[in-house]
Amino acid sequence: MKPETRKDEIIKTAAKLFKEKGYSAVTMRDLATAMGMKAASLYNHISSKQEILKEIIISLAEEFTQSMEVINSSNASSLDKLSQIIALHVKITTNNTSGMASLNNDWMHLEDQLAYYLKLRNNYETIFLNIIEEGISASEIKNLNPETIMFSMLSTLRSLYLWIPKKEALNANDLANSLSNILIQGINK
Amino acid sequence: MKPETRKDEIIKTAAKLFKEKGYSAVTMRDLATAMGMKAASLYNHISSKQEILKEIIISLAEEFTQSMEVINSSNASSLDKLSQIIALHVKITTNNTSGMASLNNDWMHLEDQLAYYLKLRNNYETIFLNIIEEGISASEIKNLNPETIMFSMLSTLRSLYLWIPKKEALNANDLANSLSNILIQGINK
DNA sequence: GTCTATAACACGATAGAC
DNA sequence: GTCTATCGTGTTATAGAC
Repeated sequence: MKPETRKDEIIKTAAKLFKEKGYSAVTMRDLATAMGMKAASLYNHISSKQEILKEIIISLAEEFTQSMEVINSSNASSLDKLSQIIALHVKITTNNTSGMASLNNDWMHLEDQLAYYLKLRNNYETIFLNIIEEGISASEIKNLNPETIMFSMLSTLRSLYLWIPKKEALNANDLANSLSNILIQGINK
Repeated sequence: MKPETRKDEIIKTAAKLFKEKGYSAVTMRDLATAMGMKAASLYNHISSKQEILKEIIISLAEEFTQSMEVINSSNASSLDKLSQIIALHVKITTNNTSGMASLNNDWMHLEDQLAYYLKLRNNYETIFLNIIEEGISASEIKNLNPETIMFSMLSTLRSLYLWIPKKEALNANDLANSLSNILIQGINK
């Protein structure tokens, strides 16, 4: 394990603050106070506020894209792949709740990396949609609008960061299983 | 129909901008430019930036709470009530997509009205949860964790503002029906 | 009702001492 | 590596002319 650098600490603290108020509403003075230092001292570790946002978002987006490609390239059934995607979101969100808030809510404040982020997100959603469409073709999944299905699933998965912190009791496996059940089987008895 | 005042126009334009960048990142100069005037002129119609946010969010939150109480006080089945809640979200979001973005993402920037907003939201979620619990007791709904069910449904409903603008083709009724189907019946064939 | 001008302050970031 | 001091700019909001 590599030890956590001061830069990592700053990024982690920043993500927590961004989660509460959003990137734009958090000042470098806020961040410095939370770190127990003065704002000017932050710049010995990071080059700009923008760099912090980039570090938080791009690493997560790359992790999602990479894992999605692994899941998709297996020969599991479409429903299995969807369950794996659900487990992926639960795992990443459990490990980095604050970062997921920034990924969801502050991506539009990326400057240099905005186009790259959008490319990754688009790629992710394209694969997701393909999996659903293949499931429909294979008669595993109901013949409903694939985009509506994806929207519904992704909405829930992208909101996990709001909810996981309130439910520490549940472990990641149980949660992934419950969600697979609800999202795939429905709630009607 | 009451004619749209200049103040209404400003609030509507502000909501659009808040949707794109968030409350904190939108300046009064941005808003003025979008309105075709200078920032100082805005203050002839509104008293502060904060007032604009309050108008957007509180009116929507009150509309949700009021409608939720009507739905809950009927003697419909729990599943029927859930379908009505879904239709409610689709209707309100269709009529005010931008406002829904602020309701979801900028409520924490409310100042004087924050406690009131939280009270309304809490009340809404309590009723929602009761309906699900009653449905489980009545064996209409699967015996899964009620909070997980609510979380999953609410995540989708609260994300509608992101998705409805891209799908103008679908009308509100069709969308509400599709979503009821997916969220209640599941996607497994 | 819109404008120009500006007050009063907060912002991100840098310079240079220690 | 952290500090104090500060630069240059952007921020909400007001004053007062038209």
